[in-house]
Amino acid sequence: MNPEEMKARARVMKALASPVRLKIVDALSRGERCICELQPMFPMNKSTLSRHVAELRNVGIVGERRDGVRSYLRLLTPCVLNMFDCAMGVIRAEAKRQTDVVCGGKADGA
Amino acid sequence: MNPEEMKARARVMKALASPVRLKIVDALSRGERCICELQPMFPMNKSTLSRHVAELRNVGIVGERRDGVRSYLRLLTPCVLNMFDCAMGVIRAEAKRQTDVVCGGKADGA
DNA sequence: GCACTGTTGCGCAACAATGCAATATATTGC
DNA sequence: GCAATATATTGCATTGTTGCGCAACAGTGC
Repeated sequence: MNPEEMKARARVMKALASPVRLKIVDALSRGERCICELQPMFPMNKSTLSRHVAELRNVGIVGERRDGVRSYLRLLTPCVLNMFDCAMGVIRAEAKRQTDVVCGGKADGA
Repeated sequence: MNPEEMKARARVMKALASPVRLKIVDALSRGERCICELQPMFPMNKSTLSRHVAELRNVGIVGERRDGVRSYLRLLTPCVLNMFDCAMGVIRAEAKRQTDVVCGGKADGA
C-alpha cells in the first residue's frame, strides 16, 4: 500500500482527532453555520476556533461560502458522519470488554 | 451532544491519525499477525512499533491473543476499514477541487 | 542459562493547542 | 472618500503532547 496514500488518510483522520473539531462537524451536520454562530458554543478564543475550522477546511472536510462579512461553513463530505457510528461501535465494544473483565469475564466469579 | 462522547470519539480517531498505525490496521485487515511479523514492514525501532500497537489496543481497535512467545494481533472492529473509503473520498474531492481552481474553476480561463 | 518477543523508563526534538495583539476584508454611515 | 464596526485570519510566545531511539526489563520456551 502506497505510503503517500497512508499519509493523506492520516491527515484526514487527524483533522477529526479533536473533540473541538468533532463538535464543529456535529454542528455543521445540522446545516450551514458561520463561525460567529459557532463561537458561542466554544469557550475559547475566536482565533483558536478559527484555526480549528481552518484545519477542517485544509483537508477538504468543510467548505465555505462568503456572504458579505460572514463566511458560512458546510460539510463537503457528509460521509464523515458515518465514521462516528463506527467510532461509537469501537467505544461500546471496548466498554463492554472492560465490563466483562471486571464483572466475571470467563465466569470464574469467586 | 455530550462532551465526554466527543472526547471518546476523538480518542478513536486519534489512534487512526498516523500513517504507521493506518499501515498496521491495513496489514491486520488481511488477517492476524504478530508484531514480529509486522516489524520488517516498519523501518523503526521495535519499541516505537510496540507503542503504536499499544495505542490501537488501548482504544479497542485491535486485540491480541498470546501464543507462546508471540502475541497475535487482529482487528476487533473491522468497520474502521470503511472509514478509509470515506477518507479517500475526502482526499479525492479535495484533489479535484484543487485541479478545478488551477485549471479553470468558473471557466474564467485567461 | 540463553534466545526470542514484546514492553517500559528516559530524554530529546518536533509538533499541536491556546491566548493576545495586530491585521485583513466587507459593510455601513457620514 | 473615510472612519467606525463586524467578521475572520495571522504572527508570536507559551505550554503541553507525541514520536522516536536507546537501554533496561519482563514473559515464554528450549
